[in-house]
Amino acid sequence: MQDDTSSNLCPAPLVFAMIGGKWKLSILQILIFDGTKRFGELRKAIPEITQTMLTKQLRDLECDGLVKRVVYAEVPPKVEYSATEDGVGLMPAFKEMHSWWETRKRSSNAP
Amino acid sequence: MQDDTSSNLCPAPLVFAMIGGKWKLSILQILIFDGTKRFGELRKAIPEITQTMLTKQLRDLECDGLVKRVVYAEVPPKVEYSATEDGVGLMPAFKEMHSWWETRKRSSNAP
DNA sequence: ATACTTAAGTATCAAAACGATACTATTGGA
DNA sequence: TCCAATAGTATCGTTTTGATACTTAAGTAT
Repeated sequence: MQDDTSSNLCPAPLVFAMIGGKWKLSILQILIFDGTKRFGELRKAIPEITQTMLTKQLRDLECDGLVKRVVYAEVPPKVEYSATEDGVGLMPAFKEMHSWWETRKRSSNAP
Repeated sequence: MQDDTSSNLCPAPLVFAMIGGKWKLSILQILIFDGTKRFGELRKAIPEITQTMLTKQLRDLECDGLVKRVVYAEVPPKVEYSATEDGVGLMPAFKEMHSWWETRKRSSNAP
């Protein structure tokens, strides 16, 4: 009984729409493993992303329920982002990706 | 000893450049779980992708060593694509994503 | 009072990625 | 001679993303 066909894992397009794209995985990784971050901290953590894009990607992730946004009524502004419970659920997937990378490195060049 | 920080999993940008983008995960999923496919079969399996994009994404994946391309000297042309050993190594990550999706579904609406 | 500072944005325009459509190459068969 | 089939490439328009500058509001220094 061979159950490993892509049609059985099917939600690919839906999942990949949520976490695909150029920046979402990076943002999620930080929020999942490092916890709550302010907007400016995320910006420093992902220096290549522009402010405009970071804002947009965070809004998308918020819409999909993977990230939570908390605004403090202060001046200058303070906004904190964190992974929701749902978002944190992706941690094992990230760990698999990481170990894949490690294995890959090990077999190509001798470290 | 808390080892779960994003800086420890760090290769994020590298990994995400390889598998990020709009189509790569979908293509990989099919080749990893369903095995070898001809160009036209992939096209049918991902109806929303254009021929141009499919060609481009396959070339990118080939460059990164995740996909293997075999051309047969026939007319009409026959080209087969499959996941390399490296590519197949991503299978556990895909399985984690799938089970994340299932859990998520289960907790939101009662099936 | 006036001007300056800070953090988290928004506005605007240029560049890159992506999509739609049409075209090419090859050769065995009608 | 012309057509069918498959895997592309070429061209052009649209959508996403990137670079840069501007905005907002309250405290602080002048």
